[in-house]
Amino acid sequence: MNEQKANQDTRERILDVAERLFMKHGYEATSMRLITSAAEVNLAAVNYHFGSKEALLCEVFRRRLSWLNAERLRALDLLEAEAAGAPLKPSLILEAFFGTLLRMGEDPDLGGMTFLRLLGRTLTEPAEFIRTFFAGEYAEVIERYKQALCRALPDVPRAEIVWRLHFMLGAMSYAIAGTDVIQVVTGCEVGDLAGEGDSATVDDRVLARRLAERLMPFLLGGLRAPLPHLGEVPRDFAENPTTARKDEMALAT
Amino acid sequence: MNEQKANQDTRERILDVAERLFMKHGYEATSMRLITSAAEVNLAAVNYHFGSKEALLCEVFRRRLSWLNAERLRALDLLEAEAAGAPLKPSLILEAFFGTLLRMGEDPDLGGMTFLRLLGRTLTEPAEFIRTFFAGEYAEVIERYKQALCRALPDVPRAEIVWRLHFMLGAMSYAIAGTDVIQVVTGCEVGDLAGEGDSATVDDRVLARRLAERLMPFLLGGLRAPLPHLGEVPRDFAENPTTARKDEMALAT
DNA sequence: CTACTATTTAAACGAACGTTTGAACGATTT
DNA sequence: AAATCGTTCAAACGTTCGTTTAAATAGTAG
Repeated sequence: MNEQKANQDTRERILDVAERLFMKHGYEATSMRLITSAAEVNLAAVNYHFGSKEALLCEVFRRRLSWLNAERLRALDLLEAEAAGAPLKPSLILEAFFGTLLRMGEDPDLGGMTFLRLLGRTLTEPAEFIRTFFAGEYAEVIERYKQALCRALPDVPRAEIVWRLHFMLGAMSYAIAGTDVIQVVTGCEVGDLAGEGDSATVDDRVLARRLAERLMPFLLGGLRAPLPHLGEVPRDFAENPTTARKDEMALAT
Repeated sequence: MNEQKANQDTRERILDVAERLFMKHGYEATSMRLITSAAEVNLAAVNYHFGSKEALLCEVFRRRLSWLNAERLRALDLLEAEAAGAPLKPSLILEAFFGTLLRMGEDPDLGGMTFLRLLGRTLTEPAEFIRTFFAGEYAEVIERYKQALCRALPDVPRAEIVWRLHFMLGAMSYAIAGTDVIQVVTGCEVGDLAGEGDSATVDDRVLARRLAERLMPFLLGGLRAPLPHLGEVPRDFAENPTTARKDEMALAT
């Protein structure tokens, strides 16, 4: 028992510490020695348990994202079952997608705001192995929610919905990252920046709640904003068949 | 002539290359040797001309941001002069703030989409020297626009405007970063990812235009969304009559 | 030409990086 | 008791990092 428990402890202690340090310093700026010394394990433990530093980062995310995206799919399944074939209200779709994530920020067992901040900061990392990993983790859930939004907003062109899903993800990602210049300029008026205080878990729960309360109306307002009137219509984006082809491609999968 | 031109060439060649490589790989993952070899200058040239790697990154941004934020202030001054004391329309404020930036993406002389992508990816960097630098560069322009928005939306609590400015900045930052999982999942449906193709400058102009056309309505819709009804009223946002102002909020422009 | 300043150059600095190694450890099984 | 397995450990691997140095190379002015 002690043997297996010790293994679990080492693995999870590394994951917890890595999650926090990757959030605080970023992936590249966080050394293996910093992680292992903070986790009080041997330097070789990471390579033994995870294989490499890259694999460690992926495992840090897999631990949270597999649960998150499964929960998102479950929530969407539930909504669609209740709707019995009818299109869903956009607000319910956004609540299922963004609310599920934001609620993780209130639960330290699910990573809390530490994970949310890490996610927001890592989503814009240009490293290819990270992008490839995220693409795989998000493929199904993005496709499902895109379809749901298209059904919910039948009068909005599919390409426009993709753009707005893009913008909504950005507003959320940036907000949870918590590195905003506004926060720095205004002295953390919105909420505490990523700190290392001991009472951070308590404040984080309040912050996560407030963030969700403010963000959801904003996202819904943006999603349902009037469609843009396109100035000079680009030649490859008029009502020509190429756009329809792209849309069908997005519909597939 | 050759002498001064050579100096200018070295400095600017380093800045141009650094801008592109920092965008492509991120700050930490871009080594001095990668920069100097790509710029065809000696390894010591960066430390000679800029002092350090950190100072180089700051100079890469200062070159663009000083122009951008000065232009933003000039645009706001112009709007306020025209209004002659009356509150500005939110759409004009957003156009001045975000439109000025997005138009840089169409002009390669101002950095083009390369700089926009770099900016979007760096705004979520946790390194303190970056955050401090951005705070200084943005302090004045953020304060001015915040005041303008507060005057434009007198019925909206100031804290709520700060939140939404925060969200708008996030949607834009993430969109220009161009590392979105949606793009990866859907095969770059929205726009080309950060590539290194030779014809990137032409496509980038189209991309910047489209991005602006789609983003501005989204931001405006989010800014003017109905105020949230707060679940359990936080202590610093209680007893406010703002929940009754949902309709006015949506009506304002 | 000479003296001076600015820039470029090759070479090296010490430090830190991610990873690997082979022995040692501890508990379970044979 | 001996063997086996999963895990931990100290130590070292070779590489790369940002930075520094001092000599060499212009270009300008006296």
